[in-house]
Amino acid sequence: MLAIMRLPLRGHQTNETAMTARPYAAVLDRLRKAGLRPTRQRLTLARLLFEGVDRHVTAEQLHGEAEAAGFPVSLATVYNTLHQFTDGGLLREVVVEAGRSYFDTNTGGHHHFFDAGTGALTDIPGDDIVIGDLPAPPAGAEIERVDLVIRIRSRA
Amino acid sequence: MLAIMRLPLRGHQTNETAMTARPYAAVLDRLRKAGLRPTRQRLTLARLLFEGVDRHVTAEQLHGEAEAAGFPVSLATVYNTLHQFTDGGLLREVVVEAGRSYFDTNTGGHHHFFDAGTGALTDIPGDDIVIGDLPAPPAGAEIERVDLVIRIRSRA
DNA sequence: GTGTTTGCAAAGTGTTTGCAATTTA
DNA sequence: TAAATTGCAAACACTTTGCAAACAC
Repeated sequence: MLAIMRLPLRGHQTNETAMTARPYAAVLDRLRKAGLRPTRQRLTLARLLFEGVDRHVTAEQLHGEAEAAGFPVSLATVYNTLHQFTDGGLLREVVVEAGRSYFDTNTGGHHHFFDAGTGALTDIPGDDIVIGDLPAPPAGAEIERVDLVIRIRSRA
Repeated sequence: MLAIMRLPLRGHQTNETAMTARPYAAVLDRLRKAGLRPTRQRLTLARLLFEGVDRHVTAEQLHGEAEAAGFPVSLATVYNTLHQFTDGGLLREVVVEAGRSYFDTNTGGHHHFFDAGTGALTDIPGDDIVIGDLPAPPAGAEIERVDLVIRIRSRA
């Protein structure tokens, strides 16, 4: 329903390319380091997510991709896996729309453009925006991270 | 379920105070200016929202308050009204959690602390954080607004 | 009167959960 | 074989919608 913009970083490695039989030791290693058993389902999803360029996905979308790639995974497992990857630091959840979760393969500090009209989510490199001193958090709390979203609107 | 933090701004005018029979011409005027007929339901919700200090509410919460105040409004109408108020510039929707919408009576430029553990949402005045030059938006788009959320975690 | 608004109940969306069957180490 | 993982279907929380009755101007 919503189009999630692929990030035009370096090159255009497609997921077809990513899902060929070439070695995927890197992805396997990432799972192990996150303490997750490399099951068929998790490997499928990890390859779809991490073997191409950085991207943003919804659960629904990733579910469709796994199916299209010929390795169907149940939607419940996609949700579970996305959360396990997020807990393991492999993904970052981006909240821009109530009622839909986006997961970002770029876990480094960076920001986003979000167009509510089209649903497109685009990365902004961390050092493209300078944020001054942050105010002290309420007593007893510590800052976990700072999310900055620039909401944009496409001109008709 | 989630506690939405009241903002400790100036004084502590309770909603009980707000719902007494004192004149509410200001609220009535706000509705008219937003092009909304001042129906009983809209007046009830507007008084709950705007006659106290600035605050954040969910639909569910506001629905409960109207009921407690003795002016029940159906939940569907609360949702519709919150969106009409938002469209009319009387409220601002804050997205911090997928699956729940928060509405902020403070429509000026400002930021938020959000504690996902407690659900507490707290305002940060706009000029407490300096944001440097923004990057140019993608071609054909214009910047609508910038949302900055500092995610915090209460120390156990 | 005429168009707007309301409330209800039903439908919708995206997400999570319980649990038996399967898979991994 | 013991523990972790999966898939299904049902349950969930929140939100939106269709439509007849009630209301504002």
